[in-house]
Amino acid sequence: MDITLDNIDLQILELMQNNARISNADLARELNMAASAVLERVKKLEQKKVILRYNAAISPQAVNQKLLAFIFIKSQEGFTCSTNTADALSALPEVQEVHHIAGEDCFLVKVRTEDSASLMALMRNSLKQIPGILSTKTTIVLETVKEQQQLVILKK
Amino acid sequence: MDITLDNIDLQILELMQNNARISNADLARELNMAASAVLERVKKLEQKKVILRYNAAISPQAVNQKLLAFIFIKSQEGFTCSTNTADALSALPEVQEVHHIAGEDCFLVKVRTEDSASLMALMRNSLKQIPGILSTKTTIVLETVKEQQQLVILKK
DNA sequence: GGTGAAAGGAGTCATCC
DNA sequence: GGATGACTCCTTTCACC
Repeated sequence: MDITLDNIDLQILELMQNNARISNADLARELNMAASAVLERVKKLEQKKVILRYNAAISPQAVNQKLLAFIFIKSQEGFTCSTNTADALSALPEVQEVHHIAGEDCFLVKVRTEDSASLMALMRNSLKQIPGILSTKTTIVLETVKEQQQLVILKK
Repeated sequence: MDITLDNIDLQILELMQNNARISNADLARELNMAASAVLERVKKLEQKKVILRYNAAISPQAVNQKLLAFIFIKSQEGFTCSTNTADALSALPEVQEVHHIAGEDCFLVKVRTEDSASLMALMRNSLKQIPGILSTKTTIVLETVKEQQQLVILKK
């Protein structure tokens, strides 16, 4: 399935990435199109996995997830990092991101927990049981100034 | 305004963080409540900034944002990092995250660009013009295995 | 791909509990 | 806080272009 996007698609993406709960009727009005045509485009964007999901961004503090950390993880396989290690890390709900990175460290993992005690518990219990992990280097976030996942959408 | 959340609120958050486009009527059915009561709770969660926004997660590849990098930035102010530097970094649309971190580096920044050439352009043009930046250390992401912002919501 | 009509469903609000 | 009912508007499908 090809994923060629025209400017109307890009406009839809721009509107929805900033307000996923916009009504289809409002989308149609913004684009000066019939609601049915817009609905079909949105469905196709979902099918083509251009739109991956719709999320409500929740304040981590409000649900008591006060600690954010980035952990650099060296894994046994060296440069050709283990898929198994990555999958085991990804399976943890506290782990929001797992990136395979260039350089001497193998993975960069973003983790959110209640507090430093629960981060320690996670590292002692869950992390230490994943085979192939050689070492970890943890960076604690003191304050988050910006956090969003909106992409720069370049029109054609 | 207090932000005490009961289990119904937490259920709403859990449902909406995985599907921000769920209809209010469907939410009400899941919770066995009247639609009007659920609507009022959702509005309060928005007012109280427990729900920060609703996002459509877009595939970065689909909109040609193929490069992801994390940049560690040391700023002049040392441990009491400059708010100005953080704000200048946050103002860049390619910058998705700005975290003030513990340790010798001052900020950790998550950046998405089209390719390595546009990352270099960003660093040469935008970054180098921000006063107070002493040095940068860039980590390029080769592959992203997991990327989500869903939080672990602990029921009471 | 897009339009427009039509039916069923959802959003919203005043009112009552 | 939550439920009900009523009105309006939206969603979704389908025939047609």
